[in-house]
Amino acid sequence: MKVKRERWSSNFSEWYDWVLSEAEIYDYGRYPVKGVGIWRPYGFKIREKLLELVRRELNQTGHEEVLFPLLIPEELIKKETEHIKGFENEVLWVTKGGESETDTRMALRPTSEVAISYMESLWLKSYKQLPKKYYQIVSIFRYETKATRPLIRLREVTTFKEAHTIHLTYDDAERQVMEAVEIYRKIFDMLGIPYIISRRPDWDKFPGAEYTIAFETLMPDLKTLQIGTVHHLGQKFTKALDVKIQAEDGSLVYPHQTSYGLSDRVISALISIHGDDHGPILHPLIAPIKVVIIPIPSVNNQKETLNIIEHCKRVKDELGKNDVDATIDEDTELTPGEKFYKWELKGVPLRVEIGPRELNSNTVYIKRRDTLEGKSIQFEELVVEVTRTLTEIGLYLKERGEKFLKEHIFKAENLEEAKKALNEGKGIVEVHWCNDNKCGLKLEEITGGQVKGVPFEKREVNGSCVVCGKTATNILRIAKTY
RNA sequence: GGGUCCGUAGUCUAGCCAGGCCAGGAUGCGAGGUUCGGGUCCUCGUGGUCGCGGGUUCAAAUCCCGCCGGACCCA
Repeated sequence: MKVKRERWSSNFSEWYDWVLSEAEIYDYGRYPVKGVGIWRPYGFKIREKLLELVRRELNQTGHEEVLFPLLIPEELIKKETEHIKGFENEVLWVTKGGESETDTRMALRPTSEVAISYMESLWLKSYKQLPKKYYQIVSIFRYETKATRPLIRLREVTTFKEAHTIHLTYDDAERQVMEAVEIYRKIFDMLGIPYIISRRPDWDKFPGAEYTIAFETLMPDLKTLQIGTVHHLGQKFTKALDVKIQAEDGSLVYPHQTSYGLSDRVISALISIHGDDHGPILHPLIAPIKVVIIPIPSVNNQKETLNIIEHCKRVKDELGKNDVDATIDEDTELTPGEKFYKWELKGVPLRVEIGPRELNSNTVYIKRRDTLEGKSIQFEELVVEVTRTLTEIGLYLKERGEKFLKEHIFKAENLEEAKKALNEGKGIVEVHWCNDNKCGLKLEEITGGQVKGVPFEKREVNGSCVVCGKTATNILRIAKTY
């Protein structure tokens, strides 16, 4: 029995809302404020698992967690003009305390570069203190005016994992950009989320940044979703906020910074990419429940049914002792069939079924959520088999995800082809480009897609720009985008 | 930035264009029975400020205006 991916792919928008709501992950659209949602207990646990993983990776690479205030005073946020211009229309302001005006207007942070730079100007005096790598996990606010989507386009992004680093030289900051890209690669690889990495075009980089590197994945409806960004900030913020460091030769210099972040979108990607018509398939690394045990009651034999429950408990304990989170669905109202659907919708990666057959042969029946393949194993093999199967599920999801992305990258030779590919939903389109911004913008205009940038990895280029026909120096990616 | 559509019970939805009957159904929930290895079936019961505010009318879920919220399309 193989689950279809029809609804998942052809009616993704509906599928996505259905999963978040029915699997009790995230309640969206009912709380009476636009663009905000509620993490329900099950979703909160998924989020927590992801945060553990991200924290571990950041801590291991020398990042230190901090927590900055939510409020940024107007004078501060206005110090970097290019930056504030980029956010101007999206900043939420706190202007009143009770009925009276506050003495200074305060922004709900849209991001924390200026706040952190300001404090760095007080903390950091010597080159000996550099580099520094901070991060925090916080809510950020943007007053989105267009259509909001749960976990994808929000007014409150609840799980922004933003890192901010500071370095003596441009090159050391650039080295940090590379490290950040590697960290994010590792995180997405672990979670089996497929991605492409692009250097954003100048007109679409982070406001105030020298350049921006972005991670993108492809959703089931073939729209790209930006799931991580890394910015080289150069000296923009250190100059604007007067962060000066004494160098080895005694001179005062402005250090260089980077910032990089992951948002709630990682979770939306995780849920969406590993899904099928029965719901999401949670990657074993972030599944709050790795194994659900479904007792199959005996027909007309109360005592045997009790023994079956006992057998279930032995299985749960045995798994628990080996660090595999398992739960038994002891509900007596639902039939086993209903429970199968319910837990598939919750995305639990592995199911154990225990009925009279298993009880009497001292076996357990295990069934994978991803392929719905099942098999009977001896009780003694339980831990080994379950652990191995969970690993296999992770690998399967990753492979399937990568295949899906690879199949939806289309190389177009000319404008017509590019436009057609985009409108026929082929996914991400790559074209030859002369490196002139004008041609990039024109490409957007003609094809109706959005330029995502040039591949981060060096590519051999052999062709001519699809817009102006001059010799191409690079590849440009274009796609329909969230 | 421009446009289109939608909001009815916890959830989904019919009714709206063409105003008038107790706002109909499905699902969920509760009780009882039957079943339980892929959504069993039956009976009974429960559930509604028709998004909010105003207007037109003898009469508004239905028509008009404003607001709030949600979805989609185009640039």
